[in-house]
Amino acid sequence: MTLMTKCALTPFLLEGLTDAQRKAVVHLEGPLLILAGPGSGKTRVVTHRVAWLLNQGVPGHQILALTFTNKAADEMRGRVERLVPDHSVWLSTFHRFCARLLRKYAPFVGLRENYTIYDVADSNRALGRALAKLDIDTTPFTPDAVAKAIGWAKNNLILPGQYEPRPGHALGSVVKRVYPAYQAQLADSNAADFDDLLLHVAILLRENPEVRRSLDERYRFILIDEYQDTNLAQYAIARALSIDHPNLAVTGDPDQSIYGWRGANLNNILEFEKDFPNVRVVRLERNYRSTQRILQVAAKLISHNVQRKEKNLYTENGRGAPVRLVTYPTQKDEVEGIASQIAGEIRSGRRRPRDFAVFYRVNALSRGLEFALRELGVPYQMVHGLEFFQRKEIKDVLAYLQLLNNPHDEVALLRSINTPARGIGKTTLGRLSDHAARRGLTMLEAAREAQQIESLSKRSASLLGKFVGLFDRLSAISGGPVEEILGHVLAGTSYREQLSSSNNEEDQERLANIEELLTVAREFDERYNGDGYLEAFLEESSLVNDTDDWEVEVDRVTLMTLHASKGLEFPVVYLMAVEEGLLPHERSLRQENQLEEERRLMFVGITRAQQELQFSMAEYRDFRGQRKLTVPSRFLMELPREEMDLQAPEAAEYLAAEPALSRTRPEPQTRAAPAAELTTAAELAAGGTPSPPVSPDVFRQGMLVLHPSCGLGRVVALSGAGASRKATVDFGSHGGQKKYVLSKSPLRPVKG
DNA sequence: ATTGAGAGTTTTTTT
DNA sequence: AACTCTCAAT
Repeated sequence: MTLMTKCALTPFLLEGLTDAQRKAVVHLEGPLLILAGPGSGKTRVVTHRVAWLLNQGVPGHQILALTFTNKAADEMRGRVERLVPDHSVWLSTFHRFCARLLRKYAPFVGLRENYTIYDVADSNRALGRALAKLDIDTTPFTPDAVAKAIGWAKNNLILPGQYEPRPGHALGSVVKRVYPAYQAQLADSNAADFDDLLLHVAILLRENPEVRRSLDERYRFILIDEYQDTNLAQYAIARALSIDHPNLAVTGDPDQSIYGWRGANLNNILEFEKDFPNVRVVRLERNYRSTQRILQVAAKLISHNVQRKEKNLYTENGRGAPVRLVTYPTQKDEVEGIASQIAGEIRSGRRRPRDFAVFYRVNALSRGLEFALRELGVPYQMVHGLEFFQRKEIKDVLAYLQLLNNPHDEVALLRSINTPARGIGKTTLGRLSDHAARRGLTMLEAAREAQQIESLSKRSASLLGKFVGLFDRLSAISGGPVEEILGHVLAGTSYREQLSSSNNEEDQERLANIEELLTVAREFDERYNGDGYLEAFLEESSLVNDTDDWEVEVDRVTLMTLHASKGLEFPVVYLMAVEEGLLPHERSLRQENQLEEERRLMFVGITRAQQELQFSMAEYRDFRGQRKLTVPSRFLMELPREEMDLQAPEAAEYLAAEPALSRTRPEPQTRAAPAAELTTAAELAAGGTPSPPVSPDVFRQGMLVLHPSCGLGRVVALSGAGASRKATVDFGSHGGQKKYVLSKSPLRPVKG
């Protein structure tokens, strides 16, 4: 029995695994569903499983492991590498896998192998072009809304011809016309947007049985991480590759589904057992990551979701420190508070920078934090901050590369043809475009015969001729290393020259970014071996958009969005700006299921923490240039008080307790109510410091209030007036609803 | 054709 | 606040 002997040879792969984990690792053939709670060693199971398969003699090229983010893919690749140094397992994101597959099968879906992958900005331009050509007026809808609707359709495998709007849905009828035009624009440009990568592959597999069969045969063992985040297109792909060889292993946790907005369909995981009969289900519920208190807080929060499968998370870890909730007066105090706490811990030698992570709901919140950390000299790394490949100067230069690689690419042509400015303006381009359309040429081909286009002035024609000349010169060397091509582009366009001759600080920064791009290209050239540097480089740069790729090894504080935090863990986690409108985000308040997704998002954030966790909020936050009074997140009311420590830094207490004195400090400008009437969440922290009585009339329906013993609640009903005014307050899961005579109660409004 | 001022708009999250 | 778009002046 070869299997037995191999087991004996490879005990290290199973060492230290629990029964459940081991079952998942050694499961060989047939569908496998791993329901893995946070911190349950899922990645360990998946990587060990890959290693196990390899050790069982499965050839590496028959194994396909798919993730959602590059970060997860990198992490997994590294860990598999450590277990089995030289393997040939295909491990990447879904999108990258599809991009790769499409190179080979491009003609099947109406593309050529050198097709361009459009990022969001490119796609928007393409959509703009399509709208312009159709002469469609999308008002009152933003192009953004149209783009989103098209994306939704693609994620749900609805082809341009099949799109049917819901009756009476005005946006839908616009989309019905625009979607085919947009898709035609992409096809003419030999380009695919992100959603196309999935859509094309799904359709390819659906409509070409031989292709499907051969790929099914090729990828016999498939692993999909974060299965709860798959959308219909991804589902179809996974399914199609697992018919003859249904060795599909998926891992996921419905409670960590946070990509509903991208078309993720929770049913894919909830109904996996129905889709694949004879599925083996393994539950990983023991948490190895967090303290009991952190886990309690997470469990309590997520228990408020209705749409979920009950799960029994537990840990043998110690109880740990209480989870902190800190309220700061302003967002500046918040980021400074967090930064100085971190700096203090580092200075005292108790922690290292890499032990910390700060999470926030929206990228915009990172700014202040970065500033505060820099002030204190705390090293940090930001994940997906200002994305390098989205910068104007980078996109400008890359547009040339895109055009060289794919001369049909209209977006690239329009971007590069007059960047830097060379006198080819709107009018000229309009005429060029007309001519191209009439003759069925690409715009580049049209530019090539500019001399013969009557509508063009001599000057315009000659300028276009110059551009074509530049293109041809660059084209002659476009087979070489990317750094070299880039060098020629920069020289030929004098892009670099222009920047370096400028004294503008911004231009200097751009110049530095260009230099950085050259470095990226050089590194790519060194790493890459094979033909078609350019194509591969472009693929990579459009699918991997963070150059400052996040590394665990680097000793820095990590800053990132809650979404980006999935799959990671840190000894100390800060979750900032836990306020209504931000978490839950205001755009998700409409629908209950979106609200639940926000709750899951917070759940994900909480469960990243190993030892310490701090929530924070600011009483005032600047939003679109305006300072606004905040409202604590409703989620805070759903947390178990007994596991928490509510506190405020000195400044907040001071501000709350001594409103008269607070005038000496910079007073927030838009105070909505006299300070004396406000109980700040600082007092909530102070644990019931008596505050001055307030008039019963300040209470309003829906207002957040604080009770010294019951905690935070919300006014659900009011009656009477003056001294006899009564309020019903809902304290959520802790205390339920209680009634008070306001003039005799210790209730205080938390916010105006 | 280009530039710059002023108006108007925006921000959820990722590939 | 920061960014994009529009329109008028150059």
